[in-house]
Amino acid sequence: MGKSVRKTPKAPSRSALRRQREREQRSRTILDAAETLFAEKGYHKTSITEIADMAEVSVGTVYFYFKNKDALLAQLTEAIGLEIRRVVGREFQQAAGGLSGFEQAGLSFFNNFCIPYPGKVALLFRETVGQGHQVEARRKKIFMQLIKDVEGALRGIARNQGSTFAAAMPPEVMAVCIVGIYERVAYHYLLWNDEPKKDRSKEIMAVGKIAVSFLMGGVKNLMATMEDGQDQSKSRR
Amino acid sequence: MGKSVRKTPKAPSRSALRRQREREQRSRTILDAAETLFAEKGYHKTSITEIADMAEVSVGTVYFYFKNKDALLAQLTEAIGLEIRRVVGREFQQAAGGLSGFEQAGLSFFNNFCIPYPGKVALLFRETVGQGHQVEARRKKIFMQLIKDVEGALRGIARNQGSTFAAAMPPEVMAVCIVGIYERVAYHYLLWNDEPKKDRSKEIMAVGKIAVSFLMGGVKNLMATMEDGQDQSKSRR
Amino acid sequence: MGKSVRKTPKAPSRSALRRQREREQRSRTILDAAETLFAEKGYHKTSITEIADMAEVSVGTVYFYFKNKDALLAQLTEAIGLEIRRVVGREFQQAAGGLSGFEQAGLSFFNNFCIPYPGKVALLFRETVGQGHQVEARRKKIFMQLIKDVEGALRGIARNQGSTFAAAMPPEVMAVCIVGIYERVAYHYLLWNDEPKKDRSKEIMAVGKIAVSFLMGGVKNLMATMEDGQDQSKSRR
Amino acid sequence: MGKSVRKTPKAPSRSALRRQREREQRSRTILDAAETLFAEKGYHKTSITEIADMAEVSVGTVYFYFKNKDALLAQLTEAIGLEIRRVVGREFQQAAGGLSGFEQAGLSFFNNFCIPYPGKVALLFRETVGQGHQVEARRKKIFMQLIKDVEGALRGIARNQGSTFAAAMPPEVMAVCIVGIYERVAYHYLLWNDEPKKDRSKEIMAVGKIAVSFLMGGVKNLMATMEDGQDQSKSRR
DNA sequence: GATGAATGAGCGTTCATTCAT
DNA sequence: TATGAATGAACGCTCATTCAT
Repeated sequence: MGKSVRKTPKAPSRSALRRQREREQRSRTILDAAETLFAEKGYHKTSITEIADMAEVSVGTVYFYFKNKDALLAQLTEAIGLEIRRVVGREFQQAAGGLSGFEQAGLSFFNNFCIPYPGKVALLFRETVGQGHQVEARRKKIFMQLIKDVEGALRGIARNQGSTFAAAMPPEVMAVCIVGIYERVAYHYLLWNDEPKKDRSKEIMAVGKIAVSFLMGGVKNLMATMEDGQDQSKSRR
Repeated sequence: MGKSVRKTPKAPSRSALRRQREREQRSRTILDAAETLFAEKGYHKTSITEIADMAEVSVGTVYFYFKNKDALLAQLTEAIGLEIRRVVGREFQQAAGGLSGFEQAGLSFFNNFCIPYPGKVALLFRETVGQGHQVEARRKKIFMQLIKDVEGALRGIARNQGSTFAAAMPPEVMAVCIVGIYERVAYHYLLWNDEPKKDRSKEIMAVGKIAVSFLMGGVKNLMATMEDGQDQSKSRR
Repeated sequence: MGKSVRKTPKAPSRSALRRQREREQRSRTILDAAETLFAEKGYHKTSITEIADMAEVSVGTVYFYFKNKDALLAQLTEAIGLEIRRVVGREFQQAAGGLSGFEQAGLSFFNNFCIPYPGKVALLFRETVGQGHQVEARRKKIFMQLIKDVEGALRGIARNQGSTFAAAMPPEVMAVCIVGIYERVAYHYLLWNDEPKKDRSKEIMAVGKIAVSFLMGGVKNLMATMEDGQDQSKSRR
Repeated sequence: MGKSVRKTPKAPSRSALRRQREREQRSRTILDAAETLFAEKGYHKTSITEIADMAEVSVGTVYFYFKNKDALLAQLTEAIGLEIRRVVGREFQQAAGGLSGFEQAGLSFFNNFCIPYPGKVALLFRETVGQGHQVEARRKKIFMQLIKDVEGALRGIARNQGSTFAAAMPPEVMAVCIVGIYERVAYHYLLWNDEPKKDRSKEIMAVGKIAVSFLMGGVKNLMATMEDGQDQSKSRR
């Protein structure tokens, strides 16, 4: 912690900068190796030695950068949480009352998260499940955020349509439902196929579209229900 | 109850029957212990010794009844699959075209499966995830069946309403979405709460109702979309 | 913990008895191997594998009988504590006011503990030192008991001589001194010699006698001091 | 204080001197950190990294000044040996036949070594024990010197009193006894208390006085024994 | 001189599984 | 059938030490 006497409060030297860069490089390499192996073989069946081998470093180096195996998974999970929010979470937040914005965000989940990062999907939805309390807590946090984002978007839509949610129809539950749809559809079509290597982007996009249509139906329906009875037909048109 | 010590008390057939009964008893006891421990501590953190202790048998006995630890989880999972189908699967199958039957089946999932068997929920949705290919295969099979059941129900509804699904709106995807909703809602409200011991039946029932409402909206909406514009109001009534 | 249904509350069967015996045998073998290796190579430099090898069992077996490496040392230390008390502690306790009994107990330490069990001396006075709080606590307990024993004997002697200790001359400190003498003399002449294998019994016995004479001098002197003032000057001259 | 950055500020000899000073400074800082940590956490549980951190240098720097971890402990032990001899050893040597000088030296051990340097006590009497042959050899050397010092003092006293030691009462053994007393009394009252932070100087001084009285008794008694036969009976009464 | 990232041998420990009784 | 002691491969992790910069 305590560094030795600082001689110059100047900018870090070039070599220090390079070091810094190399440090982050290494960290990334290890993280990437871990992500790949966790997604492929599963968290438990992947040993630190394997990760070190794939990252072309020694076991000790892995432990120099990460406190322990759990921390590796933690950082990976955290990063996925960030990524998923970057891609869809904020989009939900900023849907700002528009149904089409909400729809876009949903499609974005499939097109801009699942398709480019199938490994992250496997990690978040499969490998971080059933791994003990610590990991679960992190997973919960990410899901909670996501749900909050979706919920916020739903509230925006309702506000936009000049209605509030009935107490009996809390948007939180709807948000949970929606997140559930995204999760399982991604899982089902991305992770449960017999040729894991085959490119599935086309299929995912198509399926994603359908899933979004489906849930939009649910959303619109509840919206309608909330407004009043006669408006239903209108909102359906 | 008594141990298998008394030799040939009377008719061989009876003793054979008793043996048979005791066998199943033992098997059940072990299975129950495993289910409890897996749900509480997680699959990996539960050792065979712990299971044997809780079931009040020796380690060897566990291995006499079950090939290995995986087989235990397998049988448990299989049983849950059976149970879930018994409770909701067949109900979906037999919804026989009625929207209300479909709705009932959904509610049944929460009321007759999640509430009485929270341990089974934890097992199927948490502990069997991320545990390697074998377990995953079994999980997939169960989900596939469930999805098929839901899908069948959806087709029945469509048939009943005198329409088929458009190619672009395959009921399979809808079924996947619906299963996803059930899964995540159960997980969220049953497994992610800070007081795991507290009775959550009331809350689950309420939340379940909302979730079902939500997905029914999606279903009806897609139905409507498929048929034509004017029928919508009808199907809504 | 929970055993299965007890069929007969009778005496354990012969095979069960044999098992029991074998169990204790194994435990002893492992303990002996550990004691030997700890005394020879030191606690830290001895690996579980080495202990297992010397005891001709597998690593797992060591862990079947002992929770961990620390527990091994713990049990060993505890046993030494028992042994040392058996040999000298109780003798001190039962010295019952006699100076010669006290003297005998001291000689017994060298003749009946150090000489037959040099390994135990190495363990208690060398290998259990500087090994962390847990081990230290156990060491402290044993020393405290020993000191209490010696202290009790001193009080007995004082009582016997019709005098009490002055507040400024607490027998506890004297007891600590005496234990210190025993410890270092044993250490010095048993553990600090260049030919560790050579039989040192003769030397130890002789040296022990001198050490005991020395400390008896201290004891008598303080006793005298306590009795009356005029004797002091005499004994000081 | 300043880092070695300024190049040739003036005369080369001065800079060389400064360098030399800084070198020793660094070495001291590291040594101090090591002593503190070894005494607090124990030798084994202290890592080089921790020492480097506390000394506010890098790991490499520690290895620049010290060949390895063992060398650190070695130098520390050596320094303690020097210190202890400086404080009490030479005092023993120079007691020059006086009983009171001998007594003074004993008190000095508690007052001028134990009280000001409890960390050194922990190191010499606890942390350097049970750490393998090398460390033990150094420990032995220090103890041997100390014992020689005490022995010399004893011989001086005897000489002074106009008598020699009987062959059966070698002063070496007495010296070993005396060192044992000092060691264990310091250990007991300094290291074995439940509030390690509390200032114990008062208690140590008092206890030290008693311990010294005790051993002086032993010494005088043996002296008496050596002088003539008739005195024996007196002192025994 | 000083740095700190990199190493890798070695450790303690776990636990599913086997098998003689 | 039932037992439970025995196994040993495999794991996560530590840390003294090195060396390119």
